[in-house]
Amino acid sequence: MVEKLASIENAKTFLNDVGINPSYQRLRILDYLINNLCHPTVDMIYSELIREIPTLSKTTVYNTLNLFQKRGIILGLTIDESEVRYESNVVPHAHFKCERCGEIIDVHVCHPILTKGFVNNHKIHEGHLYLKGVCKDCINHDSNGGQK
Amino acid sequence: MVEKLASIENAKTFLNDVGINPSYQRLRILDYLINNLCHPTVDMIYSELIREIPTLSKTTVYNTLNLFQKRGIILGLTIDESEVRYESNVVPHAHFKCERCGEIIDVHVCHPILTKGFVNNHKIHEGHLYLKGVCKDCINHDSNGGQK
DNA sequence: TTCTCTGCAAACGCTTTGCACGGAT
DNA sequence: ATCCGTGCAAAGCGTTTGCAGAGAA
Repeated sequence: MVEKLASIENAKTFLNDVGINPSYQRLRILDYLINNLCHPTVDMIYSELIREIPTLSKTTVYNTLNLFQKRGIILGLTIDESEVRYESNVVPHAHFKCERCGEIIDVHVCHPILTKGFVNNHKIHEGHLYLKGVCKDCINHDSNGGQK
Repeated sequence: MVEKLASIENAKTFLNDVGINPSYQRLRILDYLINNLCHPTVDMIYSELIREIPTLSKTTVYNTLNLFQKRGIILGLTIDESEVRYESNVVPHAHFKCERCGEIIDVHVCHPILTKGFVNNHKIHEGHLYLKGVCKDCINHDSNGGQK
């Protein structure tokens, strides 16, 4: 409980710093993103928060995520064309999606191209490295004959 | 004209090789992709081809692109969440999208991570490196005060 | 009061699905 | 006759828009 309140306070400071009015819904959505690094979809965020905020509208989730993204405090990932996923970690890193279990995992690769600079005289503002394959857990399950 | 026929023949051989029945529509769509390396959207392909194939349906374009993609002879790019772009060049390379003019440009970066292998014990099947920024042409226009 | 945020309902646009027709074997 | 591809129309679905009410300053 104490941790939760502290977490919300943390989100509040965060929003104040970037000049976004820290409404209750915005705070809760940002807080959710900070504490759930699983790269949730709009639907995941909405489904979780509606349990504690019964009046929450999906429109608000959309509006809020778009606002956060525009201000650069969260990132939208399109590693899969059928869904956008969000994360509050804006430090450049790569993403891996397991084709078996669907999980998206952060991968820290050091490559200068992911940061700002020039490539072939084009100015780079942002870079996304998306990897797809089979995660180590799914590989292990396979080698155990599908056992846990 | 001679070149065009040769190009279609080329596409035909291509489809036969991967075991796809080379119908007229499929041939024309593949041929379009091979000869237009601008990473077109579904709509671009449809709008261009409808001029020469008046009965063409957008459903057929969707079906065909999905079929090609499933068979691995084309790639779908989601560098921009609002549209899928297609290309027939399946050799691993990066993509740069200019936020100013919208153009998508191939970038050849040599990085082992873009090819198959292992990262943090996760098996990689495919990788996409998407870069966004301002292309060199748009930078030049800027420094000319917007002149051509 | 004034301004902003929220949330419902409707609109929107892209993509897929269902199905019947037609051409090829 | 059978199979497969095409294309129309409709459905589906995620997202955005319009707008009125609520809440904060």
